[in-house]
Amino acid sequence: MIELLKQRFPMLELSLLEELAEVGKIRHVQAGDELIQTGQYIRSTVLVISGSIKVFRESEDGGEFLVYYLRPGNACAVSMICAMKSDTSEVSAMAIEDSEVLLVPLELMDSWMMRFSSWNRFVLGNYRERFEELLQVVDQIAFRSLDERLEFHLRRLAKNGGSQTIQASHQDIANDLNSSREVISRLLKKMEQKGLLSLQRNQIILKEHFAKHD
Amino acid sequence: MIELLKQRFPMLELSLLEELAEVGKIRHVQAGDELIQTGQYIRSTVLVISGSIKVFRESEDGGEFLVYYLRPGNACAVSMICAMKSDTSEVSAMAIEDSEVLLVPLELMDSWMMRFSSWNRFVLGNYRERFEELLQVVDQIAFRSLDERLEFHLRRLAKNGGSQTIQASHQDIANDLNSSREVISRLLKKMEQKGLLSLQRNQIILKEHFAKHD
DNA sequence: CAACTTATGTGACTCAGGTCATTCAGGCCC
DNA sequence: GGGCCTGAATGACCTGAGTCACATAAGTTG
Repeated sequence: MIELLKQRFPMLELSLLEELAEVGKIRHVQAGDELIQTGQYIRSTVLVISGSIKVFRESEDGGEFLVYYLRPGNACAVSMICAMKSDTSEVSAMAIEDSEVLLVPLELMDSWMMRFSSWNRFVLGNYRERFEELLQVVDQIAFRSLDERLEFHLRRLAKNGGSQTIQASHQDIANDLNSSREVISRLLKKMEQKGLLSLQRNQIILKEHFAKHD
Repeated sequence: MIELLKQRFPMLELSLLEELAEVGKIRHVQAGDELIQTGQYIRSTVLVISGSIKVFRESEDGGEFLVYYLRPGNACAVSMICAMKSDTSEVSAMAIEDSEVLLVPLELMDSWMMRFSSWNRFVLGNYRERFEELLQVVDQIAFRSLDERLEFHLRRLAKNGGSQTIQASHQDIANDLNSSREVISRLLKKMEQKGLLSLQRNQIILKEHFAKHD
């Protein structure tokens, strides 16, 4: 256990890792499981050990919108933020692969913040990264048209999955972008005709030159 | 000076305030002055003492988009974030009233974080608030139509200005929402016809029931 | 008050993107 | 093979919102 943590969170000092191993609880989740739902009370900070988690915002009327992905070594900034005022979550999180996460009771965070400088840096670093990603998302929806956003999202999916082949239906992608299936289908078809990718059922294969472009 | 700081930042411990007074530099800016521009190198963290600062994101092609306002007692989360990796700014900031800000060299932040628990809480609290505001902004542009966003923004302007009378041209508002003047004019006119507000040159007066509604 | 400058009002047109209806194709099970 | 289900393709249509062009109004200055 301590070895695993050491490997995933090399930026944290040893004494902290030991404490983490002691008080943290590992939770295994399967692809599709919801970790946190909007409005749910948050009791723990979440550190991702393996797998991949997507964090998204939901609207009252069923729409959803992808905010960012969490990968091993990341922590959920939102959970840490809510931790501070022990509030309810403003986003939902769902595993997109089978994953393991470490739950840390949030009452410990305050003292760790002062005791472990590596924890301090870790938390702030995570805030920073999530904040920047969130700013990027704002950029996208504020300034970009849907086809540009789709491109961006495909690259993000490929990067997150570590492969140029994306396993997802058009519907899934439409959901992430809060758009509709037909529109995404049309845009994808256009991109296929341009030779940027090729389409299969439930699967999109990005061409080299497209995937690398940015 | 120390008295002023004590008044604006009562959440910070006295020894920290003394140090702040010593190393911080006060800068006076006039309404319309740009404090930070996108891409500029950041050397200091910014604490707002008086006035009102707007923080916004710019696109390559001239568009801009309001992210949030900073009021006295707030700190610029972005500047603290960039501080960590001493990077360039990803947003711009402009004074919307004559304002005073306190500039703190960012190399001090790291040590303060460990030495002063009040600073630690202050920084994290600021992150949290900005993060939540940013999430709200994402919500707005992802799920809301322009008329709803306009309503939201008018309420925000009124709240920020501390008055139901908003001093701004339609063009200003269009800029904040990354929209166009004509469209905003049309929507405002509709809202006036509905009795939600009344329009004057360079000035919008919200009716009680509208301003309070949320 | 005449000349200007800046803010606002309005109609006509365009277009991206959402919605609806329907058809088609791939995979799967009996 | 014949149903059956889910995912994908496609055309018709609609609407919100951006753009263009121009008309007015409201201040400002000399």
